[in-house]
Amino acid sequence: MGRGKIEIKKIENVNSRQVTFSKRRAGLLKKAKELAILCDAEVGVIVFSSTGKLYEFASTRMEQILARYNTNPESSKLITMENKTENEPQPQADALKSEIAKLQLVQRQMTGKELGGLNFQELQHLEHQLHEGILAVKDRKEQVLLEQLEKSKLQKVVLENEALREQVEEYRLRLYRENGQLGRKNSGVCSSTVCDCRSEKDGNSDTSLRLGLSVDICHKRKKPKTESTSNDSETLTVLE
Amino acid sequence: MGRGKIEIKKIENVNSRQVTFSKRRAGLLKKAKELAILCDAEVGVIVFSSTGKLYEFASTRMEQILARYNTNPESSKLITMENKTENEPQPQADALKSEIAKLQLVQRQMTGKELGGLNFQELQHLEHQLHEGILAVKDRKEQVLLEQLEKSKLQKVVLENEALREQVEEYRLRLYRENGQLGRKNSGVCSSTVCDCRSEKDGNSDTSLRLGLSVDICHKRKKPKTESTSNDSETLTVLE
DNA sequence: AACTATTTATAAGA
DNA sequence: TTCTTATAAATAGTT
Repeated sequence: MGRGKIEIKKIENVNSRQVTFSKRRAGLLKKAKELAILCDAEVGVIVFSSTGKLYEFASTRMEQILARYNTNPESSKLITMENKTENEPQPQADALKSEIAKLQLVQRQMTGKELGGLNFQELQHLEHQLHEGILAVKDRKEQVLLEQLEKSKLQKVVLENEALREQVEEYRLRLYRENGQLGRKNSGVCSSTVCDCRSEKDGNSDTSLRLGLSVDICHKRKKPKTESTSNDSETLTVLE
Repeated sequence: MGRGKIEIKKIENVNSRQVTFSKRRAGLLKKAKELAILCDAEVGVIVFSSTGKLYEFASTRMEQILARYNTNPESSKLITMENKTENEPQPQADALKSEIAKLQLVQRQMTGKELGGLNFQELQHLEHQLHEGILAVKDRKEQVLLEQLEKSKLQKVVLENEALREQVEEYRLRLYRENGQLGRKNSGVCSSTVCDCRSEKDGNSDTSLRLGLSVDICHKRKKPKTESTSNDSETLTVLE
């Protein structure tokens, strides 16, 4: 469907392959979505470009789809449960190992090692990535400092508050001693004011702390969106 | 694409939904296959009909695709390996998975994601690490470019060499024709001279060539000049 | 299942 | 990359 008919075989020209990939990938994902909607089907599509970049579509959570797939007897999964444990040299383990090796290589490259295998364009991309990383880290650093500052400010205020309160109490007592009942009026006003402060904020040394934490949490969760759908896995990843 | 346009929403008529599902499912899987072949991509498609039947396409082993997906830091989900039935939960696989999860986390952090769990000092360290990485990448980029330059320079010189040799031969022949035996002596000298010249100076045109290249380099480097502060990346990026 | 009239997707080119 | 356009493909509704 284009200016000319094409044969379905690997496109050798790298550039036009890339262009075709973009177009057809978009088309595929669109079709997948339409199928899911029109026919009320559960659809998952995973695409890795020849350069390794991942694209995906999932009509519901991909995890759910994969889980359903893995437990489906019709799935093309060949490995049956008859593993004699020792016999099978688990292909899964092999896959995992090679994945680890890949990740480790990337990591080494990100720290400037083993760059020999990369061409100029790839190096350029890597540099860009690192640069982005640095910017994000700087932002985060700033945020951390601001939070700390805010916290220490609050603490100061709270401490000051305590001191003032003691002072007030002291004065109140002194007045009470010196003037007997007269001090009452003053003390009443003061006391109530102080109390208000406390009730709102006394839970406060605690509240302030909680506020700080909340902010923190918000940041951590920014990425893993906050949908009603319970999602433990995402939370778990933050672990470590 | 049919007799009429349709809205993309669930088809209520069960029968036509079933028909459409069959047609579009076939279309989707075909498209997936074409994408994989044309663009040398790794593609996996999983479809569950509304009645629960499974259909799939995988350009390579589905397991492999899912494993790759599960270990991809870009994937929308994180580490959820297929649980091989309720069999032995291989301890080795678990260890590998957690290793992968760790690597993925580090990788995400190095690209500026999920920095929430790091304190200031750790952020500082990360920034430093990234900085080191960038420097190394810049170095490598420069080296790659220099190598390329050297290569192209050599090629040019070699080509020019050819041209010169032809020229010499031409002159030699002409002299030979005009002066008879006399040309011979010259030719001998010339020939040897040519070699010497090249390495020294007759290479007039040769020298100019080299100068030309040097100048070229200068030009390329001049543009980004701006400040004295060395910044190789900018210089280099102009190339290629 | 087949058959078309149409809509979509997309190959090529700008 | 994005847009445009001619043409190939997919497919909605029909037979």
